[in-house]
Amino acid sequence: MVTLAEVAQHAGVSASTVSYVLSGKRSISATTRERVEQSIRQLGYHPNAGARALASSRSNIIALMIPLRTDMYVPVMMEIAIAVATTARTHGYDVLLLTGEEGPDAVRRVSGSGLADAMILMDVQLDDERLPLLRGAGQPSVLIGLPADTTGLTCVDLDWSATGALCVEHLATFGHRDIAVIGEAPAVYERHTGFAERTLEGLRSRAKELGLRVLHRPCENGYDAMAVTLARILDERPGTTGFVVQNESAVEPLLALLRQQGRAVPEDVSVVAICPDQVAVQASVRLTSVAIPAQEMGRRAVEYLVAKLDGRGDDDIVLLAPELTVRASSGPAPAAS
Amino acid sequence: MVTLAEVAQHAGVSASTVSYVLSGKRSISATTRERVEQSIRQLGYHPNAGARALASSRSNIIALMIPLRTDMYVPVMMEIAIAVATTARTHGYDVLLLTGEEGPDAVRRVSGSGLADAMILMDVQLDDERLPLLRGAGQPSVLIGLPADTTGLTCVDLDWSATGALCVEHLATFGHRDIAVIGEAPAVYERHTGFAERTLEGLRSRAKELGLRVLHRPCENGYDAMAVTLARILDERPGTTGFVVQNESAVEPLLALLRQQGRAVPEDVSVVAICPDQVAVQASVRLTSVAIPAQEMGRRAVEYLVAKLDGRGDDDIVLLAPELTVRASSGPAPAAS
DNA sequence: AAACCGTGTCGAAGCGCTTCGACAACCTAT
DNA sequence: ATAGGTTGTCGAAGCGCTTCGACACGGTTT
Repeated sequence: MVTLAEVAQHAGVSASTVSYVLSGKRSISATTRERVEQSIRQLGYHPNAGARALASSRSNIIALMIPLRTDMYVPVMMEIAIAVATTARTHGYDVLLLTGEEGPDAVRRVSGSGLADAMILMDVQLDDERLPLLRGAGQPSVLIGLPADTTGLTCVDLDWSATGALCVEHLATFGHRDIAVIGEAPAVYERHTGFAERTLEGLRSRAKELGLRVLHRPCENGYDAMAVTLARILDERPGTTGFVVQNESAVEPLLALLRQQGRAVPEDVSVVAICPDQVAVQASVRLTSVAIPAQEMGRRAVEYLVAKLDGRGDDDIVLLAPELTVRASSGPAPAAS
Repeated sequence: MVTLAEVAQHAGVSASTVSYVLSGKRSISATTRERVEQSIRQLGYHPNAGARALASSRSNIIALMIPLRTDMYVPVMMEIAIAVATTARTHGYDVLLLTGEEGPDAVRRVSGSGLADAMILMDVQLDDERLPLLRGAGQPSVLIGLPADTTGLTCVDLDWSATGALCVEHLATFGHRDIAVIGEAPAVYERHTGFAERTLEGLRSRAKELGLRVLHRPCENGYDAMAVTLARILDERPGTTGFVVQNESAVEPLLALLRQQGRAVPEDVSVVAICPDQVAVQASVRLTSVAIPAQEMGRRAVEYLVAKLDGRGDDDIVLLAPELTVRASSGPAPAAS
């Protein structure tokens, strides 16, 4: 393993000079810099991460805590994770992957050991037990998600409440009066995941203003669960003509079932999905949808974190405005029969 | 930040004693150990990762390189990543997330800087450019996937060749003679991803032995691409009654299209999927499938790596035997018309 | 009673880097 | 010519830990 000292010797300068060439924290003459850089290349030198972390108390690592559960939005989580990793690299950081499993202990462990300089938390619950550890001056952190109390926190999230409202507005514009919301699995609501509850709340309050009726049903993944859920909905509200789907893996089953029952999309019923664009365009009917900007969220989270670590940037709540794209799954409500 | 020295002082022992309590590398009397452990708890001590890495030249970090592309098997990748992270923790390791983007440079960087003690590589191509760096005594590593030349490497993978063979055998048993294989996106084949090519090769050679005809078509994700692909297949081989699908996101579109064309599954055509069990049971027809044991692969990879790091364990190729589960999507071929 | 051994503890060195203060060399302003 | 300021480089301290050799102590063995 090549060390700083060896590079210094090879270049005929002192170790500190090499260090300054690397960090740029003091001015170095062009000729010296040149010489040092050449030695670095020739010897294939890579600074030792541990030594660097010890001396500078900076690990250049960002911890990313992803949910262990895979009962929702797997591709979204994946996309966020990849965006985080990619963006972090452009700022000179690496990413440590933590699962939600360890919970608050992971936060303690990582911040206590200086393993990471900062953390990004996903799958934040409204009243998340990890939050007290992050508030105030502890570990610099950014949440992807929005807890109930955001004091002292930085959050990046889609504006789910506005997303819900947007979906229902779109359906209202087309004259739909009876709306069914097909949600995530019950477990997602039970653990008070912010995005699910907020979407519903935004949707309901806008629906009320617009005088629409809303029926919400959580739905497990899979075709069979969707079949049962749909049957119940149509039983309870036979006049339902608008569907809002917030559950990626329910989309295709829903479309198949509607087709099977002779309900044409979008002639008889309209469907608005809340999902990544990729899913919307690959479905059997190109879906009118509100996009989940996973990459954007991951990227922003890292950028806020890097700003904090550089001493710029403040606590802040960033809610991305939802965008609805009209595709082939929504249209005017059929004339009342 | 609490340091070792502070713990030592608090417990009235020397720093080295505390270190030995922590590592268990020398015997410590029960009373001393007790006292030290209590001080650790009281002070909330966490060893500093950088210092530890520097002194011991061990970071206790495993790097996991995941593909940047998301054109295939996203849930599988995710599941593997989570299994790796979880298993690593049970052995006292953390996981560093690298994207394939940096390619061989990432390998050099990580091993050169001592950031990680070992690496796990996913999405290995048959002739992967990262391999030369891993061969021999360099960085301890495990591949999830099987390159063309495995000398000096440790690999964990599903036996894809046997998987292909198994699919075709199952269809043969039911009397199907004309088999269509719906594969991953063309890009996956173009970059010579081992699993795709091996599956095909295993399937073809077994088909030949059994006297079956095979038509293979790569397929982009999404409904429209599947529609085009299916039309071409049925045009070229109208007598096709057996389908093998190795592309998660093509499964549901295929079923929908078959239904739409009045071809009943499994009465008229049989479908065998290669996908995680979860996908198979959630599809609109419960799918006969060969499972992709994602968790198992992630877990095994970590365990092999840990064994290597502990000085146990050798280079080895582990091919997991495929298991086919018969569900509702396959049955006897219809009598020839 | 001497020589010996195992057990438990300590002190000190050192891992490879960053960073601070010192200072030589040169340049500009007096 | 001299004081004052820059600029570029160096030496040394120290980050918090691991680990090696040393050694004190009590228990065996001769």
